[in-house]
Amino acid sequence: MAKARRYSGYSEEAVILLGKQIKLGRKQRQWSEVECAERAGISRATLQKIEKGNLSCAIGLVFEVAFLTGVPLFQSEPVSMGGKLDRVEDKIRLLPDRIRKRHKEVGDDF
Amino acid sequence: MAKARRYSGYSEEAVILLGKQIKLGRKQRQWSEVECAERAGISRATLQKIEKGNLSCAIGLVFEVAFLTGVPLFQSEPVSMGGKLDRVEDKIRLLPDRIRKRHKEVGDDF
DNA sequence: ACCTTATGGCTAATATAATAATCAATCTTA
DNA sequence: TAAGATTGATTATTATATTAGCCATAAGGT
Repeated sequence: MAKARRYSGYSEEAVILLGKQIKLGRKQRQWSEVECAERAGISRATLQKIEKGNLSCAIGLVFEVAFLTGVPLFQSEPVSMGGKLDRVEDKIRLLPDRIRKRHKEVGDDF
Repeated sequence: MAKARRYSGYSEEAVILLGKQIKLGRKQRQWSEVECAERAGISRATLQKIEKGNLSCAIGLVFEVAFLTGVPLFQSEPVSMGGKLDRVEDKIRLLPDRIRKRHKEVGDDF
């Protein structure tokens, strides 16, 4: 392992929140990791890092997935990040842990 | 050169806007590129890419600089990105193109 | 006008992100 | 309960981000 670089808690929280919101948006769209990664043109491994809040992912890839999953970027109020994080986690908990591809098309493309 | 990957205009605009806001914040603090890069613990070359809106910079580095320069992350309304961009550019134009380090301390640290 | 310094651009190195592939565990549907 | 699919995690390989250093240009202070 190499020397891990230091980040502020602010950056860490922001990226983690973003990743959680992406995960939530993906699940709300009922996209599996594979399907979401294909739509974004990235690998499943990278999508997993993004949803986990990995700080070294390319910002373009992260924003691209955020866009596809309907996560709005930027936040006028830099406060209350913790509260938002809790609410997102709550919503994730209400959805199934795994998502299966629907056999009959329901027209969720576009 | 390798095959450049495709990004949505949304992602491109978002990263560019973020970079411009960072540049504005840096100038408002009267930090040169070198000083800002040192504070963030990154190279000047990377800071330049960030301020230019390079999509392949690590999101953690971008957020770190955004934090240091006082740029709020996330935006509740995904609209009006173009208007925001114009306003930021206007503000940049009002400031000097180059910033020289003050010889006498004026206590802007912290 | 001069002198110092910030900025923009480029290069080569090296550090590391992104990928594809695989495996085990577990959840959902039938 | 069985079958099939999703998720989580790890690996080796390839692609590329990050860095340090340099140069030329131009801007600001004196």
